[in-house]
Amino acid sequence: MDDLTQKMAQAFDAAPIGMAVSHHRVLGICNTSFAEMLGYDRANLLGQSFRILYPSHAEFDRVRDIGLKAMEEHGSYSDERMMRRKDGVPVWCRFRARTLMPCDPLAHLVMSFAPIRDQLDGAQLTKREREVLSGLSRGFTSKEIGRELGLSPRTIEDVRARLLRKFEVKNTSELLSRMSYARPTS
Amino acid sequence: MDDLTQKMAQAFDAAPIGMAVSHHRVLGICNTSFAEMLGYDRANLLGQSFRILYPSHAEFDRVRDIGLKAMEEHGSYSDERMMRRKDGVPVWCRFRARTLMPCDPLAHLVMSFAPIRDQLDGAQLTKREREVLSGLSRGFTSKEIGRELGLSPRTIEDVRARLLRKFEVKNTSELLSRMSYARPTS
DNA sequence: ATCGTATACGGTATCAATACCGTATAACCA
DNA sequence: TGGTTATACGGTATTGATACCGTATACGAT
Repeated sequence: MDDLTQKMAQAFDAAPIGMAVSHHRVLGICNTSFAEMLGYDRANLLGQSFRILYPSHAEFDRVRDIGLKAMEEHGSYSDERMMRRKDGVPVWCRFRARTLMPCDPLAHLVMSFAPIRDQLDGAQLTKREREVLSGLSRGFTSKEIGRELGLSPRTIEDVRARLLRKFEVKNTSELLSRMSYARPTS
Repeated sequence: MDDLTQKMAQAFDAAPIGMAVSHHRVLGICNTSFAEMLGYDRANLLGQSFRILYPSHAEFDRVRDIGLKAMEEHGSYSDERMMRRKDGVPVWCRFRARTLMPCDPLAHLVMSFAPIRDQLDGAQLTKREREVLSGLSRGFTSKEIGRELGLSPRTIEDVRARLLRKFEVKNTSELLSRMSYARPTS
């Protein structure tokens, strides 16, 4: 047994980011982080269709196509997408994929999945918390967010304090560096 | 030769994200993405100190300590940091690490590196700006960052103000939400 | 040689953020 | 039915952030 091969396999398994290999949308192998992120035992995941890892069949169909062209051209693709944990809770992920067969990209895919929010997932944020977070990420003050939402600045400060407690961070800067949120795009 | 092991090794190598394993800050193995991201041939990278992958010796020393406590407690650590390509061009990365030896975290580290943004579009960051940004993303105040770097808090405020001007943002919150997890270029 | 920029530091003034104190309602859950 | 949480708002006190004023050195480019 090749020593280097064994080390690479160990690194794959212990990687600090979720990783998986699929063949025509069926999971071939995955690492510990991947199974943990989605709340499964790895053994129960192998050989399964990726369908169970997406919120709906429509979503499963949608994500099949969106990266195909990029992978045929560049061999790789990346986006942000919603995955579904075993308990049904959605997880917002940075998704990256590389195909080993550009002529038929889905035939052999290596993927990485990085949860965008470390401690908590999107579903556990209330509507208000998401609204306030959106304002904060656009650099608005509590006063400005209050105006935008028709609330007292004092209430915004309450929501803010709740966010800091939930994510166990010291201040808004640390909060925002820990997550990506609706950014005016481009 | 175990077939599964071979598949995992192949997945490690072909991963769409930079991955590496280090022992006491010396590169054990890495994958193709990692070498490509930093502009090296993989063969020339193996066995090298991570020193050459950071912009300066001071930076190399600095990043050694900042995740140690988290890794001793949780086994993993994540931040955003600047790496240096072979041609000297800085690369801003999402960094994640998991230690396989929590009592001596640096003894065996598995890391992933995801480039956050090209420096092509934005302004280039100076060493000081990187140091200050690192402190800000960890939620430190100007006073605390000043202590960490052995500078007056007043100087940190200067650097901070320069960052806000460079990126044309209103405040630190907006700055950090722009720096983290920017969308893939294209 | 001058211009621009980064670095580094001092002061002051103002506004924002954070952490407490308090009250109150509504929803949900065991 | 009581316990918990989210919502919403008020006050106060302290610290932090930001924006100006100023000086000074160093360095690279035109």
